[in-house]
Amino acid sequence: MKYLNITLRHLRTFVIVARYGSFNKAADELSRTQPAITLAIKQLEEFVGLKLLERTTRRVMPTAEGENFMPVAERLVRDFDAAISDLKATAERRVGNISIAIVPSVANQLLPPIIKTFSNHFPGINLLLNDDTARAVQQKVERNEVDFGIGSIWQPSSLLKYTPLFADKLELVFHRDHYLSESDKPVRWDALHGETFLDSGITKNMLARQALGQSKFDFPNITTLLAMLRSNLGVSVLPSLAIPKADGELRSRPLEPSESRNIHLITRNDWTLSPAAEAMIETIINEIPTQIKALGLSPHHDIEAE
Amino acid sequence: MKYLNITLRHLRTFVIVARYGSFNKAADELSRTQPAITLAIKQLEEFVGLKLLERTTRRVMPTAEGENFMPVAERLVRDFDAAISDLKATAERRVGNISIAIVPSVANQLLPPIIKTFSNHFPGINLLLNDDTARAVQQKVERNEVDFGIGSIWQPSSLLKYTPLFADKLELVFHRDHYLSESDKPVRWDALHGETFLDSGITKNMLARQALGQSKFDFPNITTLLAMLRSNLGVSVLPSLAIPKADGELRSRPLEPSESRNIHLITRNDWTLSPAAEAMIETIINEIPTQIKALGLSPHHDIEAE
DNA sequence: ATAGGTTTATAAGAATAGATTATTAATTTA
DNA sequence: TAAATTAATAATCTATTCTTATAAACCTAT
Repeated sequence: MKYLNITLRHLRTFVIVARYGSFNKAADELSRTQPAITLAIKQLEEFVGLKLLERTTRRVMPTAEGENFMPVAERLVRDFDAAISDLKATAERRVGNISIAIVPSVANQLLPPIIKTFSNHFPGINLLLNDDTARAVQQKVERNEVDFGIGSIWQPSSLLKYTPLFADKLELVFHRDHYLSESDKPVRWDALHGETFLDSGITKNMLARQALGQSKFDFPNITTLLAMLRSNLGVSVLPSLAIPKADGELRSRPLEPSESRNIHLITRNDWTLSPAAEAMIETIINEIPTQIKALGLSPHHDIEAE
Repeated sequence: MKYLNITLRHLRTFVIVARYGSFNKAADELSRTQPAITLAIKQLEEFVGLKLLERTTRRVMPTAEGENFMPVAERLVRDFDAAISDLKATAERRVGNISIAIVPSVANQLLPPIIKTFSNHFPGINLLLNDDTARAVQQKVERNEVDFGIGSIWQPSSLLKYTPLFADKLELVFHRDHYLSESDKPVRWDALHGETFLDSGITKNMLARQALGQSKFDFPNITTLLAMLRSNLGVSVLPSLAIPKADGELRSRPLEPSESRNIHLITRNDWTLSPAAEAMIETIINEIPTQIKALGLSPHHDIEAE
């Protein structure tokens, strides 16, 4: 015994012995042998320089100091166990906080049923949803402001890891009174040359879009853009998820060649996700096939839009 | 690692590493080597199933869970240390309570300066003094109502341990008008046969006293007895400490053969004393020689009176 | 009183965990 | 790009903490 380190094990032993009034019973309870108990108590007593348990071969009872120390030791043991099991609860995904940055279309259309499934499964986990532009999503992940992001790739960053989730196919959107609504067949991109093109941020980086040249109108806010379309001011290209399907005034047609905005899970590649976040991601990946089927989206990632 | 036991050492290591943001600095602080720190953190993380510290070879910082756990772990470590050092403080006799049962003569004459010395030395310790008859002193020790007793031996008990402190020599006491006051030479016991003997409880068990036969007067209360003596009602035998030296009306002479009431420290032999009580006893044993010299008593234990 | 059973203490050996040294791999800084 | 710094790993050694076996103390019951 070069230098004795008193540990919680000593306190735990003391508490159990005092509680049972017996070294043997305590040994039993603690799944150790009686000499081990004797040693632990001896070490504790030697370390503090106090006799804590008065013992004959027949009876064990705390001394006055032992009596005073009992509740203290009990609390220490309890607190320690509680702290560790809290930590384990976190690890077991029973509690935690998740914050997600996500683009609005996905947040509104795809996520609600997934969140429902998730919170049924992990009722102790709190979720904070930040909906934002693809660019802001990426930045928030980079800055570690959120656990992970969901969105398209703004500017590929070596800090980030992108896991494809699904392809959000681009469609041409216009008013029902527009002449394009005469058919619902695919439209070729070059057919759009004569049209008034209402631009959204979403298609900014897309190759095919660039062929159309600079547009006169720019609507970074999708809601505004939709309002413009409802006024039949022009046509626009939007990912399927961003198009309100139940809107009686609007119509849409596929584009040719088919192009998609690919939605990714965005994480930092030098960072470990919290178990809660991992659980969320698992749920998302499991649920997505069901959801995209329900919404008529493609799980495939045909032509990459970036 | 068959079954890993998480100890406070792990938490302490975690706290220090998180605080310094470095395994090496923590190793330094904890007087261990860096691999030992690595191992401890690894064990903790494996046990709870959570990554607590995000580390590259260059930087160490807590994960979200680690961040949450920090204050918890800090408190656990702090509480543990505080509890142990409290316990040690008790052992170091800085705090505590002592109750003593003691016969009045010793309490009044001998103890006050000793208590003064003691409380200077251990200001944190509270003292409760029960003065009582020799019989009650013994009983209180037997029943564990007090930490220890000081008095003569009433009835030797195997439960108790008697440590002789000093001898309180018996003297013959009488009024200054009594004819015995003509001299101050020792008086033989058998010279008392014709005298009116006023009995106190104190001499009850003494051999020489028994030769005098039954007395007419019994005064268990010494104060009453002294009052009787002041009225010159008779003579009595009292231990030196019980005789008020400054009383102008009373005189005393030694007895022959000399006999003493031996004052003992009385403890239970199956019980460990609290450190505070031990400190008190130490002080008593150290101080008694000075005090008995000051009072002109004998440190020797000549003829035992029991 | 004494014998038997039950309890804690002690001793010696084995098993386990923990620490150290030496080295590697990764990353920042100059 | 090289040097320096840092954490991880591997191998070895040390020290602690068990267990088994035994002794000593104490109560209970015959």
